Amino acid sequence: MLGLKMTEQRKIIVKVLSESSDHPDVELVHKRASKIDKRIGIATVYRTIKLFEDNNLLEKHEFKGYSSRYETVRENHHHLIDIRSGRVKEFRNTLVDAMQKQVAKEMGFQLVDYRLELYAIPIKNKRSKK
Amino acid sequence: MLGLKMTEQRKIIVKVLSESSDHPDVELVHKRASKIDKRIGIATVYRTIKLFEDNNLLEKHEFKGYSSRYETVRENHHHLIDIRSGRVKEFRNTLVDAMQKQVAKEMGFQLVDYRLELYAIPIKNKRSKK
DNA sequence: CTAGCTGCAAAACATTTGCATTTCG
DNA sequence: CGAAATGCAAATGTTTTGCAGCTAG
Repeated sequence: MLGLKMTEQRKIIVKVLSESSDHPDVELVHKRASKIDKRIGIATVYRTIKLFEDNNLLEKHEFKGYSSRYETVRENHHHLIDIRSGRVKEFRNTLVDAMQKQVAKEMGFQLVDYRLELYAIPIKNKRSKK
Repeated sequence: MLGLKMTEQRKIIVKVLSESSDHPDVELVHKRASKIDKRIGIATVYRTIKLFEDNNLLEKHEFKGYSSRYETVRENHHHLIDIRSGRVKEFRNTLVDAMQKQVAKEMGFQLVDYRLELYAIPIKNKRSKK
């Protein structure tokens, strides 16, 4: 479309990303891509991911204590990070969404984006697997 | 107290931090400290800030697009970042606070900490300076 | 054919660390 | 005096970039 070439490397990176639901970082994407084709340089992964990010295909997350992690852009949602394992759960809360917009407005600002992340530990709890 | 020495450098860094309400990053703290005494290495600023952070005297913020910024620990509040200027405003919303705890609980987690940041642009608005 | 990509290695940042020296208590 | 702290420079970890060669369209 924009003079973008569908190279072998990009195909592989797209495949890896679309099959990863665990918010991998660049290194992990590179590792997974390499498993498919050994000849992928990490610089290419960085460049491709940045490219996707700039085109709003990927979202970048910088969780406290981790290197930048990515996920394909989807409907608006937030993250709960299990600080024991680094695993990420997603949730949504439209009421909170609305509130933020209002808070900004009251301060004389127009909300462009917002970040909401919960850092938590699992409740050792038994049967209440929800 | 903990075998901590009150060195000349630390005194200066404390002074700079206590007089800064703009969430400066390490480089800026170093710059301000240097203005008071030329002989402060940036490594010392890093070490001192890390030290304060570990002792819960300073809070570290990693706003999108900025290097780590700090502020002295105070009552719980959140940040609205003016993405035009990098300036930070603070606000509080206990209702949202309570909500997050509840969200985590419903997902089977105990909330340890959470991050809420609004990225916004000022409304060019006139007289409603609030 | 050639603009756009790639790999590699070097550069760029931000932050940390080893070490010899200085300083607080 | 001796543990702790400092400055400097080198080492890290992560991400970016210059460049010569490689490919998709």
